[in-house]
Amino acid sequence: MSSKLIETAPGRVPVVGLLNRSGQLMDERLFSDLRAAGYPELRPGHACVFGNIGRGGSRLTDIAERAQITKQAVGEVASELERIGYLERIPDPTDKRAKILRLTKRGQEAQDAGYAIIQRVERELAEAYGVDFVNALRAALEDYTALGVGHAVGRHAA
Amino acid sequence: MSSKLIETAPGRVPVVGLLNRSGQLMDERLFSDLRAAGYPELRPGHACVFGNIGRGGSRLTDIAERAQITKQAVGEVASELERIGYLERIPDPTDKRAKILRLTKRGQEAQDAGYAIIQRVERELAEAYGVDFVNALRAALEDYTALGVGHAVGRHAA
DNA sequence: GAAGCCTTGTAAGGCTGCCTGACGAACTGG
DNA sequence: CCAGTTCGTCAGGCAGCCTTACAAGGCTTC
Repeated sequence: MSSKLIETAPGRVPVVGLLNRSGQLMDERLFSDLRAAGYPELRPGHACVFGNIGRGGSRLTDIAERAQITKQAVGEVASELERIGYLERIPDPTDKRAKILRLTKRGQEAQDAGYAIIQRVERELAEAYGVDFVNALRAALEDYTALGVGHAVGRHAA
Repeated sequence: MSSKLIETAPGRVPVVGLLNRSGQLMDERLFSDLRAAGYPELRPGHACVFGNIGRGGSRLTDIAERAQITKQAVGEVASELERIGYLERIPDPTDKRAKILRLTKRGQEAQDAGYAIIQRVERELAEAYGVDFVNALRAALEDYTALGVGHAVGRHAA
């Protein structure tokens, strides 16, 4: 979405648009800070890997499933992260088809930096809107997204 | 973003990821319902017009500015909406360069249907999480996005 | 242990949703 | 009337995702 000023009723800006825009703003903040912290090559598209890879590495398939995108999409991101030195593909000893994606040292540093920025941003949110509100927000959105993935809030109509 | 399960601290799923995912889910819900309501051609990309066009029509430039995207992007969407009968371009009598984009009858019906769906979704949110919470959410996000657009929460670093 | 089916990752190609650059036509101020 | 600006468009490009198709390897069953 991209709605900004339109109101469905007096004083009511659609929550959809607000969610999307604020998410986008926070993304920009995150990657802007990440650039400033010395990771200028990282783009939002890389987040599906950084956000869904396990400590000791994960299979591409697992990352794809957690990120809810296709294996091909993850594979492309992984190849680029590999190319720029953030990730390595090591063969899975237990399955010769599979490769384990694992962050390199630089990759882990970037991930840590990302989480540090996220925590800073969330502290700012807590200062601005109250800790309780932010916690309630997180809880509500966790619930909503969990519902959406699982037994449907209203999608899955197609 | 696309984070789903990762936590920055025990029990803390990043708000960024939650915002983005819930926005996406609500988008899907919206356009799924819109399809079901008889507007199958409408895609999320069209929202920048539907969400930022005035009652009597608006100039492409104004829509672009409100949606915070380029005129070219809006122009493309407008052309498609025109082609499928949701929009018309009428010459601006006060400026021969400009054209006023105005929803056709069908376009307005679609817009109304969209807002009806949004209201329904928000009613559901209010039932699930409480009216007060939804209002607080809207207020906070309005504030956050307004800050982001105007005097910067943290972006504009690039 | 071979046949048939499922999974893992990849290759190829396509679409959407944006962007930048360049432009002609029209408006505006001096 | 001329310079500079603004309106919309054309052309081209790129990111981020998808679908289809496939080879290589694993799993089951007899």
